[in-house]
Amino acid sequence: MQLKTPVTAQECKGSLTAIGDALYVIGGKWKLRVIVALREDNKRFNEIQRTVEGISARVLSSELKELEMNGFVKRIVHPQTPVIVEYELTEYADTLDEVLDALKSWGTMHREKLKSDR
Amino acid sequence: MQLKTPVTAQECKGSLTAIGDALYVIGGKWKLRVIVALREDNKRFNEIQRTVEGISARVLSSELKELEMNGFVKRIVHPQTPVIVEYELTEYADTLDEVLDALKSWGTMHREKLKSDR
DNA sequence: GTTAGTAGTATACAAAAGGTTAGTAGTAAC
DNA sequence: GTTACTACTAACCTTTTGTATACTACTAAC
Repeated sequence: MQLKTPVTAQECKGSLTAIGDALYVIGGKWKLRVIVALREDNKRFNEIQRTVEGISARVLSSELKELEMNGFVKRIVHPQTPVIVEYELTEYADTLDEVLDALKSWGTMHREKLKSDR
Repeated sequence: MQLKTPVTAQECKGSLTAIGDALYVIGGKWKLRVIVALREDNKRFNEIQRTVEGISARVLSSELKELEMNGFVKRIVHPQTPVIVEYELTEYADTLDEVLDALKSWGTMHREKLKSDR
């Protein structure tokens, strides 16, 4: 009854490790959303907060720090008065395109499915 | 300096909604890992717990309930003595293949990158 | 001079997620 | 009769995540 290609225990363990590694850096409620917001354009702190609905300044601040630490985001300070800070995606963040696109089309499909189920 | 295709605010908002929808049902630390374990084979409770390292019975139990509620998993009870319960992925869970594959290859790549960075 | 915007941080607290331990009830091996 | 396995669940605790409010220090508009 199942047409799936069989998956060996080895492959399964490898997948689990890989997916664990991925979730370790991009897991959580906000990280991918912040990256999506930055894909639109380089963004300033308050702009990001307005784009990513529901995120508080405190959480956004800590998410940006982690994203910077993991090499997804560059923090650029323009030392004017008042200080302006821009956040820009790095090239490494572009390697997430496939993940983001897959997630986006699945999410779109899923929403359609829920709608038609009602 | 940026070669990315420009993304409009509209598209960005759509992506945020879609990704939000996706994370709502498959977000969190364990859901995708449990699905990966089940991709290997239909699994019994303790088998899953052994495969997905680090998950506790309490958490696995609640994750399976949510996965069942959202249509990713079927719970099959064999009313023998002792009772045997099997968990099987539904066809709908197969729609996650792209997401899982993207996440898996990104995770693999990322691990390689971290290794070579040291 | 009051309000709003710039980019956050500090503090305190609440809620959600996850972990630990122990226990059920039955079977079966040693 | 002690241990281990089956599939969980309840109670409790800790950790993580998130929220709310206030505050900095400076600029610019009304």
